[in-house]
Amino acid sequence: MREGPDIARIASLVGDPARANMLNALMGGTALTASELALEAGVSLPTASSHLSKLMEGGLLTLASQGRHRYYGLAGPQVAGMIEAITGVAEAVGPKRVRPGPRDGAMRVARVCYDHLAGEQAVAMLDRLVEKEILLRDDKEIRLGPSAAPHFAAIGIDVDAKPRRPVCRACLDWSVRRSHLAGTLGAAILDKILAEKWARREKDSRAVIFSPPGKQAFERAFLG
Amino acid sequence: MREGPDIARIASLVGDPARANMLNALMGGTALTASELALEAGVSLPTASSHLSKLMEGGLLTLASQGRHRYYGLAGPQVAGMIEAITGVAEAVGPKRVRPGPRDGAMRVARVCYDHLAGEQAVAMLDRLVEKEILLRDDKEIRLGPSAAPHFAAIGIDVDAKPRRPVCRACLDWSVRRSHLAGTLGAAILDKILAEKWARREKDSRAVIFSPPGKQAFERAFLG
DNA sequence: CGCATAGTTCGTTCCTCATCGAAGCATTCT
DNA sequence: AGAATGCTTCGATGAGGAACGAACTATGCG
Repeated sequence: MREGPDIARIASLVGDPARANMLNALMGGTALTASELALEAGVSLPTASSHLSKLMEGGLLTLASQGRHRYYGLAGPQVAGMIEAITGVAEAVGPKRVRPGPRDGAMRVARVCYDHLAGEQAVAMLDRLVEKEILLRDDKEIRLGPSAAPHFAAIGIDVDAKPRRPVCRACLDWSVRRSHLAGTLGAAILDKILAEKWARREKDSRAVIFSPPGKQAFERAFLG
Repeated sequence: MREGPDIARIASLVGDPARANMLNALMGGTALTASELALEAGVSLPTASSHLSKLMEGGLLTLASQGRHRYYGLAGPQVAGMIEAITGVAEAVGPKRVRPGPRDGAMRVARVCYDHLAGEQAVAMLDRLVEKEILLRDDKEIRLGPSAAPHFAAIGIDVDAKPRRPVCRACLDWSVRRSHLAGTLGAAILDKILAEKWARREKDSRAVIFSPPGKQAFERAFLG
């Protein structure tokens, strides 16, 4: 009967299918409007609105009003991490899908996780960066190595820019069960990938599809 | 509407207060009987039984029948990790408790996480073991260093024993947000701590309280 | 065998909460 | 101003599911 934090409250927020779909959609990292989320969840606008206010009250979402649009986004990396953890369990215990489906395959290879890249490619990238000692990880925390600034500057990423959020963070990958790179650097790299059009985002999905030349360019830049 | 794994299903299982209490109790690592869990959750036996079968069906629990007792336990480290992740969010967004309460303080310092030690002490221990290169971590994975076997053998822990489960694993700590040591080695160390009576388990809680001499002995053995 | 303990199953009651239509605000466009 | 869009609030409906008591099954003890 002793309870620390009210875990049931949070879990029940995620426990409704409509809300789970919304959160899942927001794992894409881009904030979405109420009507987009209603569509995503397959419910009417009033219903969605009700769900959204509950999620807000629960502290799982942030709201940015712009004119007559209201953009909802995940409250932070910790919430995203929780969703990934639940996804991992659901994946593990869930009924093995008969056929993995092409989109699932693509999701495994590369997908957006909140604001950075996840999946096999992202895990491989972090491995390689650590191996080349551009990044250092003693503990869970990842730090910049001495050669990090010039290395990323050459690709057009400024690692000295923003002090607000940690530059590097490890984020556990549900498909591979190993870490990939989050933090502002992780976000900047995803921006770079999309800006250079090395890859495109699958419509209405978190999957990230690399074009053949884009994949080569990515590997040259980060795995080379 | 596209869903990968059914995250709502899993989350809603945790989303009921009675079930959440049960899972929380099982985070202590020891398997419990149905009646103990009923007491823990504050519900009647039939109600508890119903919840337990739902958790079983959802794949979150394992069952070991021994005579007329049925011992329920968490299905695995991944489930435990998910609970910790949800706890972390609940902790972060939850109404800031007016006073942290002594037990919460103790929980921060040292507690049981499934089958190993968590909390500030556990995080410090892992840091120190890595620093002394008794353990090595390149990636998320932790490996034994060359001096690991003799070092642990001197304390009475055989690291070569059991091949079933990974010897070392990193587990994210909700109170400190950094990793502590899980896996068979983590479990063996907790066993050692309790066997040597360096610390005792707080009744009906996950908190682990070190005695002053016990704390010294622990630090000599693992932080020295 | 008979009795006690441990758990599950059944049936009923009750209440929460998800859902939507209609109406109400707010903002932008013309 | 008036019309159109984006979203929230209100009210009514309905279904799912959490709860318990009573009856049933299974194991252990004498």
